[in-house]
Amino acid sequence: MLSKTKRLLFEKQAEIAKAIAHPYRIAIVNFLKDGEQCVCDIAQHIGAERSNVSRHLSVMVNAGLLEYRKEGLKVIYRLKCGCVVDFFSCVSSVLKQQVRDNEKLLKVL
Amino acid sequence: MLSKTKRLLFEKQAEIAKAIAHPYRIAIVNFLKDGEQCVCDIAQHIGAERSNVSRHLSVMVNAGLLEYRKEGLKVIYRLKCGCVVDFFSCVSSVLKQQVRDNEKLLKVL
DNA sequence: TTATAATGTGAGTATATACTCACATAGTAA
DNA sequence: TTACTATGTGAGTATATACTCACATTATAA
Repeated sequence: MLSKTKRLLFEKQAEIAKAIAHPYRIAIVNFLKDGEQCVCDIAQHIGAERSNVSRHLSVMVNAGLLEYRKEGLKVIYRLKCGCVVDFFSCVSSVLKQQVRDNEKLLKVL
Repeated sequence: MLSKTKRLLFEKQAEIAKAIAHPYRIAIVNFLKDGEQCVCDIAQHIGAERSNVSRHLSVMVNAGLLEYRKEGLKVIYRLKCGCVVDFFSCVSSVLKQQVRDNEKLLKVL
């Protein structure tokens, strides 16, 4: 059986994973990899409502993935941790495997 | 603006991230890192209903994270990709940063 | 001051996810 | 055959998440 500490750790980890687990949020992370951006430009880039983007951003800030600074009217967000790359390397491996599996299937047909 | 291809990619990536983003599922992945296990033992280990565990497992199979084989009555699940480690190295970095931030806060008080 | 722009948030709704219980299925063993 | 075990799944409910609209706030510029 799992210890209380382990349970707590897994809950924390799940929170962080959830904070990445949305197409828009992944798009945002990818956009911010190239440098900080304001809400306005992020919304324009991913093609979503500004109020919606604002909420997605706050989810990621709460999870510790992003941080921001204010500059006049604008609020500028940036990645807090370059480590997100590791996350994508994991996800990409899974995707590549899926492609390989599909190829196998095709050959059998 | 994002291309259609990018959008599709981010959706796929989000699906995989979602498949990890649950405390039980993270617990399962950690358990399976040490070797394959049947549903029964997984449920016992994480301390959850078997029917619930069964659903979590199928979520991960559909996402391409796990695979299984049948052995008599038992269905035995295993990680399909060791790459999940990369995912945890990302999540751990974020968690460590959170701890560091909290320490800074404490010092100011 | 007034007008404008960028952002965040309350409230309502829609949708998705998690969970439980009861039952169906399939393999095993007597 | 009958009884038992491991697993998966339908159906109902509870909860969480995402989205939109309207509005509040704050900074800037006229």
